[in-house]
Amino acid sequence: MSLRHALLGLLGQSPASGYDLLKTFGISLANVWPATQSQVYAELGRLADAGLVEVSAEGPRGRKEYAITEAGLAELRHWMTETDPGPIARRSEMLLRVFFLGQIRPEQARAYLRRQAELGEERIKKLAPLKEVVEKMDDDLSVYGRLALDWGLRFSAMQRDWALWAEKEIEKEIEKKPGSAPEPEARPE
Amino acid sequence: MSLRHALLGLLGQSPASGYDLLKTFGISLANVWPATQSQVYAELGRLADAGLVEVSAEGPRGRKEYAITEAGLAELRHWMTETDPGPIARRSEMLLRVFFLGQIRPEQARAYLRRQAELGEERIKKLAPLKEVVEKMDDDLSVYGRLALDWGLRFSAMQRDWALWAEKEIEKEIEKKPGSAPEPEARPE
DNA sequence: CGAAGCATGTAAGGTGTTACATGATTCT
DNA sequence: AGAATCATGTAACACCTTACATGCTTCG
Repeated sequence: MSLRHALLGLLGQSPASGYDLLKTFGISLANVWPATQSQVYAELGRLADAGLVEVSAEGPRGRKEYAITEAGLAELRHWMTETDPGPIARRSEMLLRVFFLGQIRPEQARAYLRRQAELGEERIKKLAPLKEVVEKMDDDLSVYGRLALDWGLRFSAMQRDWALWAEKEIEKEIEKKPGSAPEPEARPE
Repeated sequence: MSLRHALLGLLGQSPASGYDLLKTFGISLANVWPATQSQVYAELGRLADAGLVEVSAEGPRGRKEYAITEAGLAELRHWMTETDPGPIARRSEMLLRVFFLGQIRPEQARAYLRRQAELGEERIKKLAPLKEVVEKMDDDLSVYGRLALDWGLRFSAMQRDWALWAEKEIEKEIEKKPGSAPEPEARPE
């Protein structure tokens, strides 16, 4: 139930409307905790019912600005300091496929790993320029956004290096036992 | 819809019952694609309806052994070779908290990162001994299970190193502006 | 006035989790 | 005989995604 805490965290920094929050999810939190419009509005309603946030102002087009309450702050701090985050990367489609790499032709397996290395490299290129942008933002977001960004960079580099290494491992296997592979086989439909 | 492909992948290696598959999910796939009993039995039913697997044998206690069909093999290969895996680590509770680290006292933020470093270290210690176990397994699982295991080791090391670095960054901030922190504040209930 | 952007909400469908429920076989 | 293990299935609930639906306000 962490969308709840994501919203509390954002409202802990400053009051905002559902629309405002949605923009934040579209930018800074997109890679960490994506959320859709339906989800945000629904959860804001539940948070208000639970007394963790309250409508602090109403604007033009039915705009409702929410602010965190004392109870909400307490819940946020409790979550931050007294509960352990669940395991990271619980599911990885990428790794799932690795387990089945023996069921396609070795050249295809190699291509797969090569592609993963490329994706890592591309991601680095996409994230690197953000470093300067984040550094120009003020206070908290600058400091802590930078930490998160750095995690992304390190992760992508790890991914790339691992995939390149794995590709070489596959090459070794190909040399060991050449030609014990299933047929190409096209898919109908 | 990747539980479907996980099952196809396992059945691609050898026929098995729901019970057998569940054991595999409990062991080798636990960290990559966890699945519960309800899920597995339900999905096997759907796969059979779709003609991607079929009951190949029936045993004692109502045991039904499933085997992959030609259509299932085609679908598996299609998934493996022609579709891109979705983004890894889409949601990370761990990183979500990082964004809100400015809302707790700096010492608490430090403690959080320190804890993340420890978790990385612990995970390495837990995975390292498996390396030898995996190497003794036969064929495919040995080769490709090792790749996945290595990913886990690299990931955990990255996590640990990042957290240690981040902890130092926070320390720098503490020295810069001492004492601009919210109160401790206990949580009722 | 028309387009773009602001702003909120509901409904349907898929996936995942937890708990409940049942019964057969093997081993000691 | 009783315990452990094998083996399958259903139901309720929470969460996420996609799509549908509506209307106001600002700007050119």
